[in-house]
Amino acid sequence: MLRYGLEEQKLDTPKNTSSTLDEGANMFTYKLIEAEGNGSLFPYPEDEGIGVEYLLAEPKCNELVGDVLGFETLNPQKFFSVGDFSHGVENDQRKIDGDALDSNLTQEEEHASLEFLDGMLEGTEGVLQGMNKGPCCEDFLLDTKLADPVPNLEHGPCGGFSFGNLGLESPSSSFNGRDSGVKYMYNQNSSLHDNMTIHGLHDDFKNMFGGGTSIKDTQWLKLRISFGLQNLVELDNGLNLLKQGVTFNENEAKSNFSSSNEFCSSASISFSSVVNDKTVSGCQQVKNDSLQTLSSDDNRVGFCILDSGEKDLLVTQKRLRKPTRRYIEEASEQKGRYQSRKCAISYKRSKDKFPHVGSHEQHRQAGFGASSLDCQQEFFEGACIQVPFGLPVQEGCSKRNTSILGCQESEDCKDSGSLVPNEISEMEPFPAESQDDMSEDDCITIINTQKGRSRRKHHMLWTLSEVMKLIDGVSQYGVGRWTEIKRLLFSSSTHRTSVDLKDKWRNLLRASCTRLHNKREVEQGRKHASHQIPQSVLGRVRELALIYPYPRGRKSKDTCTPVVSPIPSSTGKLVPMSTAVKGHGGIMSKSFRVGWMAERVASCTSISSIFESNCL
DNA sequence: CTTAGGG
DNA sequence: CCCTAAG
Repeated sequence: MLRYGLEEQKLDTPKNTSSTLDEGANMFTYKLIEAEGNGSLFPYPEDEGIGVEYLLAEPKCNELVGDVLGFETLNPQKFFSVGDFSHGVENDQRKIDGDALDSNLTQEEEHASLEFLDGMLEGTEGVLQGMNKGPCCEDFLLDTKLADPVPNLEHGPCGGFSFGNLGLESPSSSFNGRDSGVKYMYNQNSSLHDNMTIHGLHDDFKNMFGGGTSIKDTQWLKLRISFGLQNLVELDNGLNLLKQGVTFNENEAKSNFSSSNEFCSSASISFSSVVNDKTVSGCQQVKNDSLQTLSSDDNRVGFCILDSGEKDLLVTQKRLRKPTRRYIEEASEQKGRYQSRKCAISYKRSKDKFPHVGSHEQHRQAGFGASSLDCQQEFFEGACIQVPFGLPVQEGCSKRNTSILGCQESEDCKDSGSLVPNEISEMEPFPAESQDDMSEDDCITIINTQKGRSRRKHHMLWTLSEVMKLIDGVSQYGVGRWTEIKRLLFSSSTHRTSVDLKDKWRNLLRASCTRLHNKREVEQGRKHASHQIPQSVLGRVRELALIYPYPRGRKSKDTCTPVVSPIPSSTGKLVPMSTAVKGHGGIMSKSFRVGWMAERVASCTSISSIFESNCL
């Protein structure tokens, strides 16, 4: 038998151990200030471990600190808590937490342990109902100070209650006939234990808890069996106590009961663990009544066992078990895996988190940031798939999504966030936007880049309505305001990006120019390119091209790229078209544009003449 | 990010 | 339509 005393060191400065325990789990430092007995299971027998600091989970939150079972008040005036660590503590770390105590357990055993504890807790819910959360450790300290110091107890296998005195084959029956004169002691170092085989322990376990266990850890089995026996002793004594009509006034209760929230649950757990046993299930009602009786005063519940009238403060505790480190790591690992997969799925959503390589870095390249590259490679493995071009359109895509998938897929899946490749390939082409009919010629091909990755080459023909919208946009906002045009006129056309508008306008300009330049040649050779665009529309493009010359900085090699405008300015000088436009700040007010246009028109015979001179 | 421009 | 440079 080993008893120890832990002195709380820093109650107000809990240590953050979120890395190993639950998030927000507060750990408190305790110093071992006293130890008795030859606890071979305890890393520091006798006084060797005195002064060693331990980390314990905050005891006031009903959290199980490792496998700390059975607290005894060794010196209630001095110790915060005492107890018996009976499972292997990591000697090196000298840290007590849910993981260290179970460090010897395999994963399977740990899960079984958790299930075991959960099962014991299940039966307590009903008992706990109606109980207010009691005071916590402060009250415990306060209360325990009123209690008399615990007299020295006999220790060792033969002292007090030990397994040798019990019929393990039928523990409950052994207890039933007992009186309350049993000292509350349990001993994991019992010679009986040491000599018992795994099978014997399993049998005892089954007898104790009504179910078998696959756990082969003898220490664990001993611990649980001991705990179960302890509960039986407590129950037995408690029931005898109640049957004897023992009543408590408040002061007595305070002096004898260590009332704390934990103790509420611990007592209940102790009950339930026995209640769950079929052999004593008949006592449930009695126990519930007893609990109610005990909790009648300010909801404080304790469990007291009087030993031959002697006022021994006997406190049992069983706290909720914290997940072990391995358990947490497994969970986090799975979570990580999930998130990793999620990265491959919705990496586009986190594009803003990618570090900007540089101001000149392309947004598409940024989409291939290092953090997402692996995922994307996985994403696009084996990319020779035919993917329908159209995808459902979402309105209100304020920001252009920039990924290698291109605007269309990116924007279309912006809300789903979980768009996986399969879903992409399985998606049906969406009908063209309501006001446009342009889906019949849609096609998409997969091409491979030099880098080995594949990208999709979209080819969506521009419809006349789109062209008209573009022309309207250019006439309204000017050339170069592609983003604005896109936002205001093509907000519903998610597949048309501002770059697309720019490209289309350039193509329109080129088409209109070349047609004017060599009408027959154009009609023969490029009839397919612009046969859908009426001449009237091209004429309007030409008009706008005069107002908003584009592209700027035309090169002479182009057929319609005169560098200098032939139109004389008001000063009589030849002003480069680009300069003239840029000098107006890119976009001109409508009134100014009208005036500017009128000026130009006035100096020329016709708009077409201006244009033709431009395209010469 | 937006635009211009080459391919 | 893609890609890059430039601002």
